[in-house]
Amino acid sequence: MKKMKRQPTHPGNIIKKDYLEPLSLTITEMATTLGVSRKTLSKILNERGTVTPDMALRLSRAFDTTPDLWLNLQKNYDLWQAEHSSKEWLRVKPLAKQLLHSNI
Amino acid sequence: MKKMKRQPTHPGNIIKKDYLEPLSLTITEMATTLGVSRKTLSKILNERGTVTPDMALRLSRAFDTTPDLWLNLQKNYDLWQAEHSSKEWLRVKPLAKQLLHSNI
DNA sequence: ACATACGTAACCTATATGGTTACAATCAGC
DNA sequence: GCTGATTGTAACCATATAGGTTACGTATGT
Repeated sequence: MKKMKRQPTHPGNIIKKDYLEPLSLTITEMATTLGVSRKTLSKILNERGTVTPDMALRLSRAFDTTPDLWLNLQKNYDLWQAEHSSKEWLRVKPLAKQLLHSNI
Repeated sequence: MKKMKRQPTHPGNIIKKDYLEPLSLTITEMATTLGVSRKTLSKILNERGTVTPDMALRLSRAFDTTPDLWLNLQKNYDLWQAEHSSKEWLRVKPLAKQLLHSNI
C-alpha cells in the first residue's frame, strides 16, 4: 500500500489533459455529451467539483474507460484531503494488537 | 476489471462480522473508540450509512488497516447503486473509437 | 466589432452527514 | 418477573454538497 506523500491528482486534471485537450473538445460540448450542465463539468475540471458515482458512469461511457478509473482518482483525492484537513481521526486509539491479530 | 453482478458487500457488514462480533465489542463501545456517535456507527452497520473518508481513517486506526480497504468497499457499493438506481448515464454517447484510440 | 467559450456568482431544490435526545424493543442475569 | 444493558431509529437541528438555471464579466479568435 502506497502512502500518499503529496496531493493526488484530481480527476478533473486527467479529463482535461488526457481527453479534452488532445481531442480538442470544448467544455460546453463535453458537458452536453455527458448530459450535465456546463457548470458541473467546469467545477470538476477546475478541481472544485467531485466525480460522483453517476458522473463516473457517464465518463466511463464517453471515454470508454471503467467507472473505477474516475472513482479511484476521486477517492484518493478525497482521502488525502480528509487526512490533512482535520487531525481528529489521529485521536482514535488502535485496538490492542493481540486482540486484533490473534488466530484463536 | 470485474463487472459486479450482484450488490457488493456493504462495509458495515465487514465491520460487524469480521471485527465487532469476533472481538465481542458492542456498538456503543466501538462508537466511543472511534469518536463518533452511536447513531453514526449504527447506521453504517445496518447499511444505512456511508463510510466517509474521515470514517475510513478512524476505522483504519482502530483496526490497523488501510483506509482504502473501507473506502474501496464503500466505492464499490455506491457504484453499484448508481448503476442500478438510474439508467440515465446509459444515454451518454461514447465518443467515436477512432477519435479516442488514435495514436497520432 | 462580433461570436464563442469560459469561470463563477446568485439563487433554488433535494439530499446527506453527524450530533443530541428520547423511546420502544430485545435480551441476559438474577 | 424485574432490572440493566444494548440497540435501532425517530425527531430535530445545523451544516454541507450536488446539480440545475440564469446572468455577468472576461478572454480569445475571426
